[in-house]
Amino acid sequence: MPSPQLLEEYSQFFRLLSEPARLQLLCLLAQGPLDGASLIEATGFSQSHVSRQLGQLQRAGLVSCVREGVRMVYSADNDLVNELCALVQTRLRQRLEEQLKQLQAV
Amino acid sequence: MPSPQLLEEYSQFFRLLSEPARLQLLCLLAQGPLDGASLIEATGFSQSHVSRQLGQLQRAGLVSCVREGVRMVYSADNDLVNELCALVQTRLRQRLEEQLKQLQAV
DNA sequence: GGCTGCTATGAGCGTACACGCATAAAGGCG
DNA sequence: CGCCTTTATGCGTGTACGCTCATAGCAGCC
Repeated sequence: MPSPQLLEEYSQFFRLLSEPARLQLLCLLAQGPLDGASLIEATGFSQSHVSRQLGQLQRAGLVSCVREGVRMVYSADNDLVNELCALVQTRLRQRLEEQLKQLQAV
Repeated sequence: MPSPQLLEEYSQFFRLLSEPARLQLLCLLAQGPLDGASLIEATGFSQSHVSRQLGQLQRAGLVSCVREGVRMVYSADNDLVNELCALVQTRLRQRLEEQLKQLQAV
């Protein structure tokens, strides 16, 4: 049982992933570095929105960035998110299989 | 890169864990089944709040419950949450170590 | 210096949701 | 059947935050 402070940190971390926009940005960056314009085009979000979400991800250490002239190139510096998504995917599959079994049992 | 629908499902899942109250309930139940009164006492939340959070966790398939007379006994039926927390813990430790290194470098 | 393109941020709005209060539903016991 | 205990839910409220618009900061180019 984690301490209350740790619980708070965990939940804050999960909160970052709880927004489709942020998760999408992370998944995009997990495939390789991209600059702001590419992220805006890929997601269809406004510039300010993308910038804000990237800011939050950076403060959490999930995304890093370097200047390239006037552009900024963002990158997700590890594959933690992929592992997390894989775990969740496994779980979702299990759950669907259970539902399927129940349906067939009737 | 997951599809938009999958991203939505992932984020909904993470959203469940993004609330300290729910995460706490999950961690408590990960150690063994408990009834409502125990959860209320352990967390200090109101009865209605605990019931609501448990409802959400049940609908997501993270918590199951059985009647025991007038009581309900809830249980988290797997250790997915433990794995997730372990991953995040590892990540947080890495991050703190990096910050420590940067501090020592100055 | 001014001008252009890219990014970050203050202000505001709308919505989603956590949380409590009160109450209804459901089961056990006389 | 009434009465009590435990759980679930409708309602209201406060707050946090996603999202946009406008604007300020910043780097390169003339």
